[in-house]
Amino acid sequence: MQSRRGYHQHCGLAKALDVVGERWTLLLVRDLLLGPRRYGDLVEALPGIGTNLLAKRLRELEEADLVTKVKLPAPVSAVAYELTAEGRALEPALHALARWGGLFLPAKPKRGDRFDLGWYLLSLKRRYLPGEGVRTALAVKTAGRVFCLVLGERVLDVREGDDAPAPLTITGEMMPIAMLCNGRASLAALEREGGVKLEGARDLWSEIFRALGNGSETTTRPRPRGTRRGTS
Amino acid sequence: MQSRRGYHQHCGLAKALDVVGERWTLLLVRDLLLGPRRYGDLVEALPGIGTNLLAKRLRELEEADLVTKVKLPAPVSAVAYELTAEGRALEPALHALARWGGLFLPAKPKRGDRFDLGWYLLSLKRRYLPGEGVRTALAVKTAGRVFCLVLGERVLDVREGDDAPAPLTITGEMMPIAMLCNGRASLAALEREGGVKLEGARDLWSEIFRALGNGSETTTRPRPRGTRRGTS
DNA sequence: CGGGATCCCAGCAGATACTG
DNA sequence: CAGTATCTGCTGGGATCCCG
Repeated sequence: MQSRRGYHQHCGLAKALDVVGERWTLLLVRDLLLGPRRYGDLVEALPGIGTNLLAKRLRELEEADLVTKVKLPAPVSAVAYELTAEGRALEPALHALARWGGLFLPAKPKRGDRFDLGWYLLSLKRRYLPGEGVRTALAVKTAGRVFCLVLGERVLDVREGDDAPAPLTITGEMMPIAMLCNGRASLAALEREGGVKLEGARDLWSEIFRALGNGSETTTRPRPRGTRRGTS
Repeated sequence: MQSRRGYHQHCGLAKALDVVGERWTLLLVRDLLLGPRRYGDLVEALPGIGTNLLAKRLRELEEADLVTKVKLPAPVSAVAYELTAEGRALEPALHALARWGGLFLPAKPKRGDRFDLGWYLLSLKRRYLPGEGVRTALAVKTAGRVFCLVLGERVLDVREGDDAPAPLTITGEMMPIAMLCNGRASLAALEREGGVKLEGARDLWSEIFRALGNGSETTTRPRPRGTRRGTS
């Protein structure tokens, strides 16, 4: 029988792949990092997965205690899937893989490749340069969706659908916003022609732009995997 | 055509999984991190892979320029597979995944799980605590194999079959050596009854033992971010 | 003998249709 | 909306065979 085909190796990597190594699983975790998601959201966010396979993966993730079902609160009385602490603990590994995969990523999406702003905003988390006392927030609105970036003392928090108040709001289409955040397009040009709007405390933008660590990933950092201790 | 089923997403993680997301691939990379390997070595190191699939994966890795064929030098005139720089660049991601998977790893191999000392020694790389001017080396001999750990200024280098001179040599079976390195067994006890032998500059051991970072991985970095909202 | 290729079959993945 | 049922084709596992 040999149920649930696994590697049967006493090795952390093999065990990780036993749990999250199958097709679609890590992409599912990636999308759940933005916050709780409903089944339909996930179907739409993962084109090609097929509804049966999504259900199977969610079941497996639930059994592995990486995901739990939660009831969404007031307006939408539906269930959603949310990462547990163990699931969120995968985030460093996802960032490491994404950083490596980014080496193969063209500047613009190839025709046929889907692009989602949420994926891009997640990638900013690993480029974040805190700076002293930044601690502000940015709301990003695009295609009927809302993202919230909280620039914390140490980490950048990115959520979707989380309507936290933000002093600065950016509105526009997905690609122009991404190009703006990573410095491949200038704010002035996009405001003029690209359909990007800033509302609120615009003077915050230059500091936020810096903190999002533009282009700092071309050079591999000397300490890629933070062994930081001694939290002052 | 839609050849070579991929995710078709403009996302670093998805691209990474397009390249190395299929079954056995990352385990193959892991084993190649110890140095060039011949086909037969890999077949033996990855029980269950099946010769055809190994050949296919190696071909794919070659096409992706993560692996190259090299000719082994003098004594054995055979070909081997070696990671390219791009392939080695996967190492941080493997360590991050392995660290996460290590949370699911029991203290001792479950019956039926294979254990390889090379996998364990690789895991030491992410626990390494350089200390000032350690810069020595340790040879590990077990079951007819030789590993060499070079304790560098910043990183620990681990290779198999690389006969660099080392002032200290440890000989014994795989599990006792692993237990010794991670502090779950004492040197005195293992020398007395466990079949572990130290030869050379034994006084180096205490410093090496410290640098291998015993038990320093229980504390993952504290990232609270538990702000649950909306349950009003 | 190392380094694969070939064949076969079980199980997984993909797409669509259907149901509470 | 949130899945389940079903069908089909493809991938992966295992054994055997081949070729230098």
